[in-house]
This record gives sequence, C-alpha cells and structure tokens, in this order.
Amino acid sequence: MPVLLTQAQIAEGRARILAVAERQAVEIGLDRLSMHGIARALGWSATALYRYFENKEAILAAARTAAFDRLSDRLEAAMAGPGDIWARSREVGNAYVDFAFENPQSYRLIFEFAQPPAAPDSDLALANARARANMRGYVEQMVAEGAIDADPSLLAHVFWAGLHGVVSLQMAGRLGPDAPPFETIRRDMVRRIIRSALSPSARASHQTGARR
Amino acid sequence: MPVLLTQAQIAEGRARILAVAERQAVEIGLDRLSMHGIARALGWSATALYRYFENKEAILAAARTAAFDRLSDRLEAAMAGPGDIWARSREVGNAYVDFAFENPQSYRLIFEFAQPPAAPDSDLALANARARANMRGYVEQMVAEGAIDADPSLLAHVFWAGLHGVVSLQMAGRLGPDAPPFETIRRDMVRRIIRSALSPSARASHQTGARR
DNA sequence: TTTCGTCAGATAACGCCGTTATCTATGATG
DNA sequence: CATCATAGATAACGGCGTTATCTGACGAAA
Repeated sequence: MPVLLTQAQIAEGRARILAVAERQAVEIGLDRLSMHGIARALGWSATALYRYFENKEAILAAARTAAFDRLSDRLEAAMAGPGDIWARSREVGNAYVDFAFENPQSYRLIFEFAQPPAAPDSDLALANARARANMRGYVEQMVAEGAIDADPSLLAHVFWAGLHGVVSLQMAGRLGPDAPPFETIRRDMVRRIIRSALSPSARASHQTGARR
Repeated sequence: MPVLLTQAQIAEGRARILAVAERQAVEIGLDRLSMHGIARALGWSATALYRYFENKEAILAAARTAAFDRLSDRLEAAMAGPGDIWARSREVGNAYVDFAFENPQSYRLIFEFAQPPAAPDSDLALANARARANMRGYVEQMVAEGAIDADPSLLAHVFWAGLHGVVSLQMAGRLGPDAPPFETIRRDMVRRIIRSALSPSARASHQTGARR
C-alpha cells in the first residue's frame, strides 16, 4: 500500500509552514503573504502546501489561532503575576497593549475587519473564546473581590473595546499629529472607566490611595 | 498639436472611476476590487485607468477621501441639528455609528490597519483632518458651554477611540455570542465616560435629569 | 488641404497570485 | 518481486497590477 503521511508528519509539516508564514508576515507584511512565497522559502513547490492545508485561508486561520493563543498566554501570565487585583489587572492591560505593538501583524490578523467566520468548535473558535475569557477574567475577579461594582461581562467589554479602539487607531495611523500621545489617551480612558465603576468601599482606599 | 484631456474631462473621468469603484466595493467587497474589474464595468481597457490615476492605491486614496468627507458631512449635519449640546452630541455619536454600519466598506477603507501614509497636504490628509476636527468639535463645545469639564482634545480622543473600538470589534465579528449586544456596550461606555467628565454644575441638572 | 506631432486609449505582455489537473517516483504490501 | 495509492513536482488556468508598445484621431503648421 501507499506511503501515508503519519499524523506526526502532518503536524510537523503544518508547523513548518506556519513558522514560515509567521516569519514572512512579520518581514514582508500580512498582505504580501503568498502560497508561492511560503513554498519558495521551504524549498517546496507551491502545490505541496495543499497536502497540509486546504487552502490559504486555512493557513491564515491556523496563524490566527496561534496568535490568539500567544495573546492568551501573555494575558494569563500577567493575571498570574504578583500583586493585588489592581496591580495584576494593570499588568493584563499592559500585556494586551505590549502584545499588540510587539506583534502588530498578529494583532492585525486577529482583529482585521474582513474575516471569514470561524467554524464552530474549530481550534480557532476555541482560541478566540479563550482570549475572550481572559479579557473578561480580570474584571470578574475585580468585581468578585469587591474592588469595583458592575456587570462584569459588560464592563469587561467596555474595557476591551476601549483599549482595542486606541490600539487600532494608533496602528492605522489615524491619530494625527495633533492628537494626544497613545499612552495619554489610553491612561485617561482607563482611569475614567475605572472610576465610574469603583465600588463605594474601594472609592476611599483606591481613589485617594492611588494618587498618593 | 495633440488632443489634451481638459481639466474637466480628467475630473469627470476620475469621478466615473470612483463611482464604479465605490459601487463595486459595496457589491463585491473592498478586497475584490480590481483595476481590471473597474475597467470592465466602464467598458474600458484596464490601462485606460492609468490616464486618470497613478495606480490602484491612488484610487483607494481618493475613495478614502470621499468616505472621510461623507462621514464629516454627517457629523456636521448632526452637530448643526436642533436641541441643546447634549442632544446634538448624542446625534453626532449616532451619526458616527450609523455611518459605520450603513457603509461598512467605507468605514473599513478609512480605518483599515494597513494604510500607506497620506501625503502631507493631500486631499486625503485634509479630509482626514476635517473628520478629526469634527470628532473633536462637539466635545469642545460641551466644554465651552460648561456641560463637562476636561481637556477637550483628550476627552474627544477617548470618546472616539472608545466608539471606534466597539464598532470595529462588532464589524470584525469579534464580539462573540456571549458578549452583550453592541448597543449595550456602546451605551454603557459612553455613559461611563460622560459621567466621569460631568462638570459640577452639570452633575446636578444632567445626571439626575437625564434619567427621568 | 495635406502633413505632422502628440497624446488617449487599446492591445500585448510581464511576473505574480491562488488553485487545479496531471504526471512521476516511492516504498509498503501482496 | 510486482502492484498501486500516494507525496510531491510540473504545467497550466484565469485573474491580478502594471508597463511597453501600438494605433488612431485630432489641432497646428505647411
């Protein structure tokens, strides 16, 4: 009978393709990524890629999945760090922003406007859900610990959307030269939202305590 | 001597090309827009387009400019409407969101991540500046009228980024099925930011007055 | 009125893209 | 050792953005 690719070989092939794709996305930009180019870098023919991925979109979906997971890793690491919930939440925010600007191609890949919907229960959908859970988790904990008082899911999405808004305006170069710097906008936004949700008990200790 | 295109003919040619480009962007999506396709719709050869625009990117830049101007028109109309500054500011926000979801391709065109920088003093740069001014203007007026108290530019950018964040998450389909609806997130975000900036005098009249 | 120069626009072509059809060589199984 | 399904190469398709080249039409000059 034939010589079948083992599961391990398939996995390795996919991993090699993804590695090249991610490197090229960084080097030449997401939109210049091409099947021919990836194959060239591997010393393969372009058609060989189709033994490992159904088409280009499948490669992008896998790269998106990996990007989601890397983002989640960083958010979870920040959340698992030292300090009280205030400090850790701040670190989660920093991790998000750092990820975005250290990996703009990954951030773009994840949040690009035109995206084919992910198949339900696909790896991509799961990675997306994990990232969303991480974007919610720290807010839920703040509410659970009584630091702030709000509908956790709603407030989490407000935080997330706000952060994503500044990040993506900055990335798209839509903050003109007359605009305040990115970090100023971000800090002011977060400060306003936080204060709007401070629990009565936290209001005394945090609000005054945080500003010496 | 030769038969030169008059300024008017050039302007008309550019207008026809743009009209087709914008229609096709709506019909088939921004990324399927092509020089060949635009020319086909015009009954021209693809190369004829190069008599009117330097290249495809120039067409996109012109379309971006037009999109910016349409957005500005709507923002200005909302700002010029009836009612006090609270009502008009609310309408500016509605105009922004309505524009985004009624013209997703235009919104995408404007706020897409990867954008070649606009040439300084180009029509595009001017249209961009006009739109940014409109995103600032209503906040400046609120501050001027004493309704709220903040650095106008900073607060305007916080509002804008927040709104853009919810809009673009929604457009990219990144708000999962477990997320609160778009309008809920938007309203909550705007409410929180507004309250954080209410001037002491407005706090009494607005905060209580606005909730019956 | 004929010639001529110049430019608008068409045709052809280039190299790239994503993808499919077809071929070839391989190596485990009978 | 012969067979045969398959991995991967080669070739090809239609489409892309863009450039080179050709063609034809018109205003100025003769």
